[in-house]
Order: sequence, then C-alpha cells, then structure tokens
Amino acid sequence: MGGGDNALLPVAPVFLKSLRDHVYGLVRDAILSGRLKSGEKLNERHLAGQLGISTTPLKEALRVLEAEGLVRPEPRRGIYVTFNAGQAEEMMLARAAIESMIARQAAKRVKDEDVAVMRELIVEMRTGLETVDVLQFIALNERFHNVIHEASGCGYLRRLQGGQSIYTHAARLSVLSEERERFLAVEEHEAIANAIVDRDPDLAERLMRDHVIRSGEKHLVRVSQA
Amino acid sequence: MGGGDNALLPVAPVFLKSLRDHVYGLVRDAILSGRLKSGEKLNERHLAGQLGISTTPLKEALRVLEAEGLVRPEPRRGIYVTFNAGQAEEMMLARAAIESMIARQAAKRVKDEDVAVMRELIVEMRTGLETVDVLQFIALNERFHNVIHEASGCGYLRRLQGGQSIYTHAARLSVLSEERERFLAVEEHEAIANAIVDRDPDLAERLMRDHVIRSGEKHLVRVSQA
DNA sequence: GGTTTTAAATTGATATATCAAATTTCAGGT
DNA sequence: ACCTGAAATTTGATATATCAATTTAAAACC
Repeated sequence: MGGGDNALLPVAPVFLKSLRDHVYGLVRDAILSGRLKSGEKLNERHLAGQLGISTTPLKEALRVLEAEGLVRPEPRRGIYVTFNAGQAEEMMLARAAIESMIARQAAKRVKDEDVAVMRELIVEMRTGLETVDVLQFIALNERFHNVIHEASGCGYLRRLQGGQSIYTHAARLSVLSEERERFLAVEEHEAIANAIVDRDPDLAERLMRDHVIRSGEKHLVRVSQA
Repeated sequence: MGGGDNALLPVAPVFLKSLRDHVYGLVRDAILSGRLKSGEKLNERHLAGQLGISTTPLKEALRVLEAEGLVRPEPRRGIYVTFNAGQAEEMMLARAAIESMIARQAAKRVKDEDVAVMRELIVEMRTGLETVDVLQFIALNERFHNVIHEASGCGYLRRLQGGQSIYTHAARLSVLSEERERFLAVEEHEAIANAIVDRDPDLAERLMRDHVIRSGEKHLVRVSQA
C-alpha cells in the first residue's frame, strides 16, 4: 500500500468549515505536496479511519478532487492519485488561460474607479520593493490580481481559476522570495495594468498569459529541484 | 417550492455507469436546460426521493456540480442553483480560454502524422459541406477538435475543458444547423489548422479563441431567444 | 507441481440512521 | 394585536450498515 501510511494525520476535533471541505484541503495538499504519490490507491475506509472520520464526507471530498483531475476512479476498483510534473505544468497553463481571459474581460469592462485603485496599487508595489517584507509584498500581489478579477466582473471564471490553481500562498512565497522575481513581478504587473487602463484586451490577455506562464515555470523548476 | 416538482424523473432501474454519475448528469442537464431554475433550493431528501435513490450518491453529485459552479452551498442552510445567462457566457469564455491554450500547445508540439490527419480532415469538411448531413458534419467537427487535443498532448486541459463546457452535442446541433455557420466553421477550422501546421502558437491561439467565442455567442443568442 | 474452481475477504457503491444547526410554529405574556 | 421565547420541525452534515463486484486465498483436481 505504498509509503502513505502516515501521509495524513487525524483531523483535530475542532475545524472551521465543514468536515468535508477540511478533508478536501488535507488530501489535496497531500497530493500537491507529494506526500500522496501518483499511482497510489486511496482506500476509503483506511483513509477515513486514519483521519478519524466516516466515509461520507471523504467520498464527497474525493469526488471534488476527481472533478479537479487530481484523482482518477477506476470503475468498480477504486480511486488512484494522478498527479505528476506534466500535470502540474498543465494546471499552470490552465491558470494562465483563465487568468488571461479574465484580464481580457477586465480590459473591456474596467471602470474609472478600478483604474484609480490599480494605479495606486502599482505605486505601492513599486515602492514596496524597497520598504516591505516578502509577506507584505505577496499581499499586494494578491490584491492586484483581485482588483483585475473584480474589474472583469467574471465571477464564474474567478471561481474556476481558484479551484484548479496550484498557486497557493505557499507557492507565491517560494517564487517571490527572490528579489529578482519581485522586481519582474512589478514590471509585468505595471505593463498589464497599463494595457487594461488603455482598454487593450488583446495586449492585456497576452501580457497576463506570459506573466503567469513565466512565473509559473519558475515555480515548477523550483519544486522539481526540491 | 418553485415549479421543479417534476423537473426530474426517477432513475430507471438500469443505468450504465455508477448511480452518482448518472444522477450528476441528470441534475446537470436539468440546470443547463433551465428545468431547474437559478435560485431554486435543492432539498437533498426530496430530490433523492424523487429520483428514487439515497442521499449518498446525490451528495457526491451535488459536490461535483458545486465544483463546476452550477450550484452554490449556503453554509448550514442548503444548496442553491446558480446559473444564468451571464454564467453561461462565462462558461463559454472558459472554454475559449482553455481550448485556445490547447491549440497553442498543439502548435508547439504537433507531429507530422497529426499534420497529415488535419489536412485530410479539412478536405473532408470542405467537401462535406455539400455532401453530408448535419450530424455527419458535426462528427467531422468533433474529430477535428479531437485531433488538435491529441496533438497538444494536454490530457489535463482536455479533461478540464470537457467538464466545464456547456457545449454538448446538442448545442453544436443547434448552431451548425445553419448553412452559413457550417461554412464559417470550415473557414475558421482551416485557418486554425494552417496556424498549427505552420507552428504559429500565437496565431493558433487567437484564431481558436475567436472561433469558440464567435460560435459560442451565436449559440447563446439562440438559446436566449428560445 | 501447476492449473482450475470455489470460498473468503476486501472494498467501492449504495442505503439508512443519527446528530445538530437553523427555521418554523405556537404558546404565553404584555 | 404584537412581541418574545421555547418547543417542534426541517434539513444538511455525519456516521454506520448493507450490498455487490473484485480481488485474494485456498482447496480441489488433473
């Protein structure tokens, strides 16, 4: 049964959201971090017992993971982890595709108040290069992407992107720990902001796509080295 | 409780795949076709009873629908249908984003044997304009997109696109019933094929995106009129 | 000893029961 | 009549039990 016997610890008796969402996060993180390896079979009873819960919320969590493509059910046989470097890259490409579509829509629909916020954020990020720490810089980073999401008015695309992304807070932490990456991020963000402010959907889409792919490849290289 | 009392009929005692997948398809189609309206609350026990099944497979199906953004759970209150014209358009945009990313990758990785198949298919589609019926034309259409998917080598993106798409066989049937649409489809497919054959990722991506959006808008207009 | 057959164990799929939060109902008070 | 709050009801969340397909074990047979 592989080396996954202690890849997951029992859930604490206190949890914020519902049990199934909590478990979903646990299993998902275990897969993405490699503690549950590709090809490994997930035994529902085992896993539920290990987590100290019943199979009902676990089954729901596994269903979502299947929809996200992290596990694959063999009919009447069981559920297997399917995640490797190639899929990680494709997930990054999916994020690039969706995020750039959002940027495109934002460039079409952006309102004057959004423009003001974006300009302000760009200034903050640029000055932040020298004044704030990495965590604060990441916060600015996420606020920037959020402003674009808001401006696009695309609630569905936004949710879709959040679900399939392997970009967690931790992943950003890894890439933006390099000073050069922080500098590049500001440069690219500024170019994207300008394209949106200029109402240039084609340019905004292209710049966003290249930005996500470039920083994404950087991240993939990092995790593959570790 | 809304007009949804007979929006879903009990599942037949025989079904191909698992019960949960079957139920997932039923509920999903009911939402996309409008038989289950946006804002309607889904009562798990009611719905399970109506379908003649237990709540376990239904809960799993609802979880997948949530991941796809067709229903939204209110914490500790229930699950509500969320689907409207705006979201339908965003789903189409998501398909455009992912499909165009696939086309981009295909243009990077396409092999000579793929090129041969694509050229052949283009010829078939062009002659098919005059010789085959709509169903056969749609089959050619789907084969063309499949060849691009194969050439891209992007299994994850491909699965992702299939899951979120509202483009079913029926939707294609609607759009391609117009002769002008079939003509346009061939024109656009040929341009896309040429871009991929020429190993031009930027062009392939743009043409595919525009193709999906244009025909998608066409479909959305049609369903909104009906 | 090796192959086939059959019985036991495993396990995902489904059904049912229990629990607790949230809503509704209704009695009691002003 | 109109609040107020407690009891009953509803219902999603969770747990447990049952079922059937699959795999494994073992026994029977050649």
